[in-house]
Amino acid sequence: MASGPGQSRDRATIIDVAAAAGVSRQTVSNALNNPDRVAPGTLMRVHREIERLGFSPNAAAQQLRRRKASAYGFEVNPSGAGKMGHILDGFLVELTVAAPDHSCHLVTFAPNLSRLLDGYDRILSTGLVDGFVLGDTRHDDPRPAWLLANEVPFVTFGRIWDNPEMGRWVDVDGRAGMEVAVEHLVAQGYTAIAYLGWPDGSPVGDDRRRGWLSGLADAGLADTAIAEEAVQDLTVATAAAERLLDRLPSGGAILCASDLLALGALRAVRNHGLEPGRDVGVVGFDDSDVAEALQLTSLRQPLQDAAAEAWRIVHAKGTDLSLTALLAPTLTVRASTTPTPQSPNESPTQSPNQSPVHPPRRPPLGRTAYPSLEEQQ
Amino acid sequence: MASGPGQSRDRATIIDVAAAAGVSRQTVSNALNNPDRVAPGTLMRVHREIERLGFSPNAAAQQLRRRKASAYGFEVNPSGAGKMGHILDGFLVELTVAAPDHSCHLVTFAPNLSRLLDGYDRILSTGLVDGFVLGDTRHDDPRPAWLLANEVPFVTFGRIWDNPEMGRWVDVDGRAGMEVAVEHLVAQGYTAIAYLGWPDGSPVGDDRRRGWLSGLADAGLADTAIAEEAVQDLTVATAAAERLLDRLPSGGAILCASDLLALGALRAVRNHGLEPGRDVGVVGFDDSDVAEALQLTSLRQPLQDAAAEAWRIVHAKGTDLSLTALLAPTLTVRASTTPTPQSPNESPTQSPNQSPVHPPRRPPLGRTAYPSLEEQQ
DNA sequence: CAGGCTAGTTGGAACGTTCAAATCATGCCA
DNA sequence: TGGCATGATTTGAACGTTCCAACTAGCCTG
Repeated sequence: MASGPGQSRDRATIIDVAAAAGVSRQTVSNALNNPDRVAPGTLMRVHREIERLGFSPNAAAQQLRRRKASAYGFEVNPSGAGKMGHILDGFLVELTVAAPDHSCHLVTFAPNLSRLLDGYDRILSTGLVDGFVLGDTRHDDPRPAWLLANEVPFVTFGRIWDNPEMGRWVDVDGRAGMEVAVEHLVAQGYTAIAYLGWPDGSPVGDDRRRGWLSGLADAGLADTAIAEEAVQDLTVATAAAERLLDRLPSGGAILCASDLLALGALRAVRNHGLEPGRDVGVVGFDDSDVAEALQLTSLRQPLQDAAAEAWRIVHAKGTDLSLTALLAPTLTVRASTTPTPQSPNESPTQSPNQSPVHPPRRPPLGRTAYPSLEEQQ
Repeated sequence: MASGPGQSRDRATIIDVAAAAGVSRQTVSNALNNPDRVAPGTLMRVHREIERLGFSPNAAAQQLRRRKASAYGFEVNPSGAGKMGHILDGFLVELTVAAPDHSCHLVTFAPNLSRLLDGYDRILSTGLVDGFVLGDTRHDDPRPAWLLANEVPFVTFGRIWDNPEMGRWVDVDGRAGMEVAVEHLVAQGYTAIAYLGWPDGSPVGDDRRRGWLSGLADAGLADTAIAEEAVQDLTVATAAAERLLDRLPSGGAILCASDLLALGALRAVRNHGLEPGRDVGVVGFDDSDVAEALQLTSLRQPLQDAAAEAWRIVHAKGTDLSLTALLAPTLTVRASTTPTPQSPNESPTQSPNQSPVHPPRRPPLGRTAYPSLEEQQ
């Protein structure tokens, strides 16, 4: 217990480096922040000492002097974590991965449920963060307006449908994704493409439905348009899919607004004694773990790109409301839209800019720790 | 654009409060950090001014002076986020929710994959965090030893099986969970309880298997012990479950090491023309979203308790290696272990200390934003 | 009534960095 | 050679808080 816990081990400061390199502290600071102001020889000497002493500038001192935390808040919500297609977990990861490129970091916080903005105000007023990434948007969401009024930098993941004027969002183009899915289904030889979606009135659902319709029109299949509605519940979805199958001609496919609805469709198909893919195509949305497990073709949100765009927007100076990014999802093709049996390898159309560290087929389990343990033993 | 972005709006400082209350800055500091040293009347006056001016102490200044960030690093890994049963997402959320109780916060960071410890060293040497919560543990994990050697506070989620002496972990008692599951199955009237687990050699898998065996012994059913093995893959699991079903007497049940294996078991049961629950009981592990969707009885990890214990351990002074917490999972009972059909409402044995904000049945979708939109419209 | 003790309060200093302005060579041109 | 711009470097001050030691007034004790 030489030095006790905490950051007590006395780390080298900028002054130690300065003394070692025989310059003043400001020159060391300049060597790091404004290298062009420092003579080449000096620069080299300083950097050698920085290396030798293992110096890293103290974040708190920088924050204090610069009056800027270089940190952004990310609200995590207990109600959705780990749930099927809870895309936010992945978004948070990609934001974290990309954060060092913008020399900043993320601080998680939980919302104050009774007074929503309080949580934001508290973490902001301590100067712990400079702004926020809003991982979701609610109906009548008070946050964007509040943040704008207080000139707090932010970006939202998901369009602010309530108010089209409100920029500063990143979103995935569900409509374009659906069009790609229709195109794929047609190319695979399916001759009629039905739609299993959510009831009218949800902006995202309506957007996806429009994509289906325009995809059909582009393919000259507008006359095959039949659809059913279901809320996000497996039993309801299965029943709706059953009704759809009764009307769907042979050689048809079902395009679904979510992986859960697609799961219902898969069940209905099997209940009819049919084989997904061979007899009826099924496509889901979000490329969740379930989609992978059940060999369900699904649209994958380009989270890595979304994270990069989010950083770009949140860092933009001023309160420019025209900063938006609409990204196209990519289709992960699996057996559920492959009429002829094929080896179940990875999708050929998978996003090329996927994280390179993503192993091709790492079976996840109860806890990530253990698959790797098994595999290594 | 009066003041530009960032934390530029001039916030009240401790000196403003001091002036307003007619005391010195140190007295204001004492009022917040050592109220017992301040006279009651003064204390009230100071607090009134704090309230009136909306003062919050600047985090960076505190960190700098106290030489302590009150922040902990949490490594997020791109390879697992959002995957089935990727329990870490939920753990991160619960840690975040509990963080304010310990007046600290979490900073996420991504690992340096080539030189694992570099990422830890960097974030630590800037003083951005005081320690770490290791969300997973790998085989031959170098991190605990390194952190100990450097006297960095930490806690791991998951026992360090490689080295039983290495304390400072929180974990879920898979063995006890399995015993509870066996007890439940017996109570439901299942007369033989088979096991579908991972191949020998994974500590977690072996632990769960032992729980099954001791549960059987307690129930006097040791002679019914039959088991099959499968890696974490749906096709393999289904095949293994098929073999198991060939040997399983009528009125039996299958206890599985994971929800994915249980998913395979469900498929095998249906392939045999049987009905899960009514004909064959099936139990999974992790209570993932899939378990909920498929009405699969499953063991749920007590993440909220785990988070509380983790904070307790990481905050403990010194390098005491005896700090551990082993928590029992709870069983969420669904149709897959209910022989007689019943209304598909929530489990009666669900964890009582579940987050109160968790709505009883909020169907999550592609993005959390939109179900709420639908529901509200 | 000197001396000491306690509760309450205060001012100086420090945490480690960057901003802003000052200093100091150096070279160029008139 | 004096004046002046230029580049490189240094010094003083500040960011907002807490640690530490000092100070005061009041009260008790011998």
